[in-house]
Amino acid sequence: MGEHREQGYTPRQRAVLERALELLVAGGEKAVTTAGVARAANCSKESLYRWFGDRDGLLAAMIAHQASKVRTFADDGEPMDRVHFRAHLVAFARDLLDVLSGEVSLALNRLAIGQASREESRLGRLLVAQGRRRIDEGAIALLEAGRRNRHIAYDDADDAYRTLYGLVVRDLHVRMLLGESGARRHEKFAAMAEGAVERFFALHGVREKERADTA
Amino acid sequence: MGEHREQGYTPRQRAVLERALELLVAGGEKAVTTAGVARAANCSKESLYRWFGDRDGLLAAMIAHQASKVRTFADDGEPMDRVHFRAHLVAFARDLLDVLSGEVSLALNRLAIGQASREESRLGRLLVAQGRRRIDEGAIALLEAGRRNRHIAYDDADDAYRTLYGLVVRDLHVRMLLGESGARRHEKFAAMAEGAVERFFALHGVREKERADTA
DNA sequence: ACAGAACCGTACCGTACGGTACGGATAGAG
DNA sequence: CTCTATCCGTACCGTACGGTACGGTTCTGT
Repeated sequence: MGEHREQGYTPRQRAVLERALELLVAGGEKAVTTAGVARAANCSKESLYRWFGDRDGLLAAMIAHQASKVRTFADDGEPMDRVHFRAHLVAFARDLLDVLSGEVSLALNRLAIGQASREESRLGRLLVAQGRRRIDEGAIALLEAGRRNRHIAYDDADDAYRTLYGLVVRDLHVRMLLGESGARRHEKFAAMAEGAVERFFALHGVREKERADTA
Repeated sequence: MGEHREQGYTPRQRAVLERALELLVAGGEKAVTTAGVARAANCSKESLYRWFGDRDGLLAAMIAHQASKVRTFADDGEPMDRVHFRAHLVAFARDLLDVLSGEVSLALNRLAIGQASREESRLGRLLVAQGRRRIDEGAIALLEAGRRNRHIAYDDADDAYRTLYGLVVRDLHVRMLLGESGARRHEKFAAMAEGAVERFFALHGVREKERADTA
């Protein structure tokens, strides 16, 4: 068969998932009906069921498909001066805010949260595992690099990362999930990222003289 | 009419809302059917529609009903020493974690988030306005009292509060909403509250000598 | 005691959706 | 050219739910 699938799904199937995501963003979970997706994507319901099993399989496929678009920090082991490390942190904070405030991200998180009550939250675990986990690991790698270069200090990397996350996101994610329009002030994200990193250094930063002492 | 309504709803109606909340906690939004609520509460669907208008009205009433059970810090204007202020902060942090991790709270937040896509997120705004807002105001009053007594310092009370919130909650709320079972480690909340307040003082605390200087 | 309102339980209606089946079109394999 | 597999479009089925109607019962105010 000549179908060249890049990520587990054929191009045709990915196109269908894209249309399904558009429906989800526009109208929430209830807008993602099998008939609606088939009509929007110009495919038959029969094909949907052959490709994704059932409606839940389709929803899971939408999450898996979207999760295959996350970039992350790669630790190259090279030394990094304080200015660059700080810039990396600010960039991470800004990226995080951008990702969390994205329409598709919000729609998928709403979907997974809405399903969390029943069926032991399959979609929630899928979303965390495929989306969030990779972001977390990239950020922790960044923190480890910062500690190795004596820019910051902490005992528990995971704990430090969660503190950074809290300082950056605060209650913004939930407010956006709840639909509070004022929360998505995209133009304020840069200042928010700066402030968060500033506070993070106040908690975990190593002063230059101390850095020399412990080096 | 002899019906003594305490909070906008008669006792009978509140009992019905309680049963509806149980259904919501047990099975999510889809479990809250008009027939199901009527059966569980031993009332007729006709009464449900007379009391709450339609299904959305019932959901809104559930939120309003639940929101009428929030205690908050009341600022009495009296001086407060540092130990007591710190204890108040830790108690607030612990209360916040307890509230957010409560089954009913999680279920209602999931409900409001699930509806946030369509109908301009009525329930979301209702939940924020009736539930969260009061918690926020109580906490900000507490912070103001702490600043008045020179225990902490900040420029923007709202900004300082959001920092505190982020340090306390981090990404815990969203993880719980997604159904991550490991997130609801109830027994760790005390330590988390302590740590968060510790960090908050590191950012906004006023040292005793500085306190004397500026007094 | 009586009238009227509120209420319960059940039955009923229309609709929308998940899932299946089928006929016809298309395209690649031999 | 023919056979076969995939696919589209539509029609179809069963169910579940939101909302309404109605008869019978209990409660309330006078």
